[in-house]
Amino acid sequence: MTLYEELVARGLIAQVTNEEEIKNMINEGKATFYIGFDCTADSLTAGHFMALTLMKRLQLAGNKPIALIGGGTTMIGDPSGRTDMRKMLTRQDIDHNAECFRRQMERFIEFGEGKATMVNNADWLLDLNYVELLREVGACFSVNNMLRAECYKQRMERGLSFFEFNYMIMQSYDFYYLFKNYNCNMQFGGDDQWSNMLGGTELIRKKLGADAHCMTITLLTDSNGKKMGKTAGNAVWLDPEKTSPYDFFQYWRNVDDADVIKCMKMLTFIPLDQIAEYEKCEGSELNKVKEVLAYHLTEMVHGKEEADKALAAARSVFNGGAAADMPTTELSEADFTDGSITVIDMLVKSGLAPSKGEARRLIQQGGVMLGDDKVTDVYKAVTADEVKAGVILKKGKKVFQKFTV
RNA sequence: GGGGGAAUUCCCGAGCGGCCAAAGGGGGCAGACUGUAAAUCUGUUGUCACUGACUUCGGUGGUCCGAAUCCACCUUCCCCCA
Repeated sequence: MTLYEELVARGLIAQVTNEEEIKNMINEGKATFYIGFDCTADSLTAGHFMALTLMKRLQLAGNKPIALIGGGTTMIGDPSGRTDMRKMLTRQDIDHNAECFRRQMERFIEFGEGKATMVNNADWLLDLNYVELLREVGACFSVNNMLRAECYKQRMERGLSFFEFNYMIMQSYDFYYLFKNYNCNMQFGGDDQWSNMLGGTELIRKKLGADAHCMTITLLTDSNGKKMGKTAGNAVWLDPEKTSPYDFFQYWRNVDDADVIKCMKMLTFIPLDQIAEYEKCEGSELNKVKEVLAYHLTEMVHGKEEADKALAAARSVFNGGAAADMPTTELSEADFTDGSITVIDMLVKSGLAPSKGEARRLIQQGGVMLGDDKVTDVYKAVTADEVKAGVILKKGKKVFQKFTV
């Protein structure tokens, strides 16, 4: 199976500019391609992860990846598909985020001589001169066409500032710049980037009379059509400080039945014929497949050791037992009043509940377990000795916390 | 530049000067049922010292016994005309 066939079989390809040429190019390892990452936060997310795995797949086939960190484009912020303007970040924040991105990417992709290249578009975008840019690049864009772009559709209803409108130009300029200076002949990105990417190929054609290509990756959505990689509006981060390996594992462990195989195809490197075997599973058997998915992804992102820990913790915890690697909260002597601490305080202290009111409610609704016993008394307290002997607090069925002094 | 409209809790969105911690929906959380899934049903969803008190309705002042609601100014956004 060729690389291109595999990408198709995994459901990764959404749109391409010229299928035949792209197919040959990447199958033969002739592509130098880039993917841009705007550093809007201080950690990559599960969404970026898919793009990184794609880079890896292409790299393994001999293609040359360029990871572009959007230190310059983040100064503007991509309005594609959004209903409101992004928060404007300061130069300092962006630089910090870019640095975080760089460190995380280095874990997945090999950079260096003859391998992958990393660039930051701040290096060329921030020095552009307005009038020169308008003359050199602006003349190549038709506002009429830009306004028709799908990615601005929502914004045409609620308002799009000129500031953000320029994002497409910046991204197009990136491609043009990389084409000229790095022989970059192809761009990859999420499917929501399609119009921005086409802007680049147009620019290259107009300025240089050359053909460049684009290919978009299917957005990872769940069976309801919502973007995956988010819980309650919060991203699933790759930074273990922001999303612990255990929580990361649990996120994938809990995906919808309908989405397991899709996630496995798109995100993991598990061979397709093996995935085909998993696909035969039905009903509750799928539950085991989720464990495989969660383990694989955790291993890729956090390493084998963390993946083993997360798996062990999850297994023991859901079988009613305690686990050494369970999320733990450390209490200090100061947390105890007269030698004991209330369950409410423990819930808040551990972050299981955001406020005492919510902690109280949880107990009242029967959602809190102390060891194997349901907590029924709102004023229930635990002594320091009991905590030292090892106490496990459960919120609902899936959230556990161990306590030590 | 001229004219009109809007800003409400996580989001959308209702809100007569007191009966407003603020309808309804979405989302979240918990309970039941399950397979750590989905669907469904139920409860809940500002904070705390929780039969009570306190802080919230873009910002700042003001009117009033009393303001999310009225007035002034400011900020931001939308729409129409140029």
